[in-house]
Amino acid sequence: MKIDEIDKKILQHLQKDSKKTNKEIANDLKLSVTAIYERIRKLERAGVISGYVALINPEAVDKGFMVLCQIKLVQHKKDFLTKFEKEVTSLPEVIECLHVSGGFDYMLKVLVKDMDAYREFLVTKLTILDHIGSTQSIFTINKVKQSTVISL
Amino acid sequence: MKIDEIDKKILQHLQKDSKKTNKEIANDLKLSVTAIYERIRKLERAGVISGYVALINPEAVDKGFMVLCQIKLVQHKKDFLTKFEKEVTSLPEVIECLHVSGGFDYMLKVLVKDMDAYREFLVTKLTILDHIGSTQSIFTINKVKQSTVISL
DNA sequence: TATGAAAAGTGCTATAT
DNA sequence: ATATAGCACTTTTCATA
Repeated sequence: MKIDEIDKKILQHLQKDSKKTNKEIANDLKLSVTAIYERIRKLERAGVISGYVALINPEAVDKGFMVLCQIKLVQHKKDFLTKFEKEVTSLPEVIECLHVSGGFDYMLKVLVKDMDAYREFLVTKLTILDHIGSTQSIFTINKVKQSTVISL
Repeated sequence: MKIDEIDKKILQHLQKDSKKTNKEIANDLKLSVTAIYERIRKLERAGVISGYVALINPEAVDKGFMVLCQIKLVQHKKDFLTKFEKEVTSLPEVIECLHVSGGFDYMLKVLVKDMDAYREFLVTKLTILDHIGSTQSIFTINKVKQSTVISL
């Protein structure tokens, strides 16, 4: 769909805080509530807005230890990739899995409590998967910036 | 704060869909609407819930090209790190910046329209920053899994 | 802590321009 | 495409156990 400047401003509002009311957004953009309402509905139906979620503080729920895990597969046939992707997707500790270019095949983002929990995850859940060649773990020292906001 | 099983279930609901009403959650958990309401308020005030956001489809807003950029600094004195972190944080294309262990210092997640836009970003915004030693770009072939949901 | 009922505010629909 | 108005629903507050 075509997104104009008003749509962009609405998206900026909702990306920052989806609890903002139509009224507040309408006031800010000097439009009526229904105009805002209809535009948001359109953005939702077009799939521009894919959902509304609560973000939670990882530390508060004992998942403050973030590890990036680079994975090489032993083979690269399509069904190998597909099977690996299916299995890794089902692991709740893996909140992100990207198929990437470069010296390895996949980059995983893993959230666990601490190093012990990561070791446990690696040994009992990840390296037991079929077709895994090698893994390399990169530990997060500090989350300098983490945002869900896409600039428009 | 202490989080019990009911809180966890509430968080699971809200992480999936923050538009779910207190009534729906109350019905599911067989509690009153006010009980749910008060628990959510507590989770918000304690900072367990850090916010509510709308997620948008990157492709729909011409930001479908995701690049991971590994960065080495030339020096690692504290003020060098701090200055780099401050500058890189202000770039809207960078939605994530992690200080990491391993063969490089920082891992950036960059969202742009396409390869041309990335080249432009790299040349005009990133590599002009002070103290940058080297950069290595990893291109995303496929976003196999991308979630904001932390398993509890 | 949890409940139920009442008050205030928001979202949604229809109608109109 | 935007605005106004009325109804339904949700959130929020309060009294109570």
